[in-house]
Amino acid sequence: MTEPIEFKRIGEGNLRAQVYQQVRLTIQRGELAPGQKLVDVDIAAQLGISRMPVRDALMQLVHEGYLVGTTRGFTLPTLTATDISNIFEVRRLLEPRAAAHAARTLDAAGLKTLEAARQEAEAAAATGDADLFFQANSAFRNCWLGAVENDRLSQTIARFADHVLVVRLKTLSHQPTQAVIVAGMRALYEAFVKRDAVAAYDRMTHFIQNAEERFMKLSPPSQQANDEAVSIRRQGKS
Amino acid sequence: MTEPIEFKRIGEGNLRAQVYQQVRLTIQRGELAPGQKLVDVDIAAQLGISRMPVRDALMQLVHEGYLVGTTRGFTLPTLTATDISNIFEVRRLLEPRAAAHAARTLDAAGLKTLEAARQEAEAAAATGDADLFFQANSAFRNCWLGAVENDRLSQTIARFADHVLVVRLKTLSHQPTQAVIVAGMRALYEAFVKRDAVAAYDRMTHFIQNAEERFMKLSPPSQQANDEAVSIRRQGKS
DNA sequence: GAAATCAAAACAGTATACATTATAGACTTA
DNA sequence: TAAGTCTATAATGTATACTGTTTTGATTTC
Repeated sequence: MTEPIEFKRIGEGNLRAQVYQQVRLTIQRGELAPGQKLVDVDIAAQLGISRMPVRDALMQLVHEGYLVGTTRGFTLPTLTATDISNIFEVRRLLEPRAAAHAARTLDAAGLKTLEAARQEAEAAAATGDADLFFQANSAFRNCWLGAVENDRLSQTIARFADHVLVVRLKTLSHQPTQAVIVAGMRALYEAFVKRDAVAAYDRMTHFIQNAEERFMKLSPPSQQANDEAVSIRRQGKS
Repeated sequence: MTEPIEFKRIGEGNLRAQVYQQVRLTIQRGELAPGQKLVDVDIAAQLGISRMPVRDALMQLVHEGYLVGTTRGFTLPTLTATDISNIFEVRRLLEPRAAAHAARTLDAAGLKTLEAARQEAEAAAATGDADLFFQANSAFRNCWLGAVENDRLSQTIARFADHVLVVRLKTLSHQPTQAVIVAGMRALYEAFVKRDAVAAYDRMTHFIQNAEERFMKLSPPSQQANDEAVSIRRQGKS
């Protein structure tokens, strides 16, 4: 039931940072099955390094909410409906403001990147390429988020968005949802081009509300029963 | 220039958690001098344990922004004026909403605790007891924050508030500032008692704006020049 | 006396070995 | 057959040792 993920050392810096990057990317790309467990010693063996850097990286991901540590390996957290709505609440509070910032600070190069990502998403939605759509979506968000000059704001947003994104991966391949997202990206992009901070604020608000509604509509209401049992152990208040 | 901090093992759970708690409390209480460095091996020796749990705890604190890791031990981060204003921006976005939540969910016991903390702060301000004032302040905040049902929201707030609190420690002993804070606590408390979410929202907004203004007014504008040099190395985007 | 180079110490990073714990699965018993 | 207990094992937690790098300080030379 586990196994076939291949890790390789990427990026720069010390081993911990390399492993961290690699594992986080794997999670973000949805390549980690829900029940799958990550074991430090296995990954270490695969990379030809010792446990400690791997363990450090995994524990960092736990602290950031990307993983939960159990006594039996690290796995993806199983978010309850409440968790999801909590995360969306924080996003509703932060992202409109951040978008307004981006509307002021995005430069020509950034706008070009955004437009490219937007078109790519549109094309992916037309051809039904879920992976490409997902990638374009991430590129779009990373671009405008990178223009936000308040690092703590943008990093907090990125983290929370990642947390729900992992769960939303399947809903993103839903065709009507893709259409809604593409429309939202277009509206946002227009606000950015016009450097209209107010419009960016409003449209981001709308965008997130849409995302949450779509998610709640598509997500199986069955989950909630056994949610508590499965989930969080070592994730405690720390 | 370093040394005299005494650590002892507290709390429960594994060694890492115990060390984490202890060090974080030390930081939160302002018992760590700005230039002081924390070295894993020293703390480990003092506690009679090995480096690794201590190292884990310190790195967790780095990830959470409480410390920065340099090549020469862990120290407090030196926040620039921009950092401070970035943190306050996030707090302005989150805390009013959280206060509104608390106005709905605080129970009688919570209100009692709040009132006690408020009176304690008032007494401390009157007698000029800075430590007691600081404690009462923390108790007040922890209480209403604990009533917020969105854990991710309250934890994010707590973390950012802690970050600036470390820097604000000195401004909190400023008499006029204490008066402003006491007034703000009273206003907030009244909104909580009336279970008036809107009033809580507005008053928290006002409270934070006041706090930021007070800080900017009292903080030395000299710092900004050499800020970049001193600060963040290993704190990178990770 | 000042500047530059070199050496030693201090500390983080990494590796390996040992201890502890919780879970899964088997085995026993009712 | 089902329920409970016990044991073996898998995985984390902790300890110790070693490596590499950076900083500081001392010594030498100009």
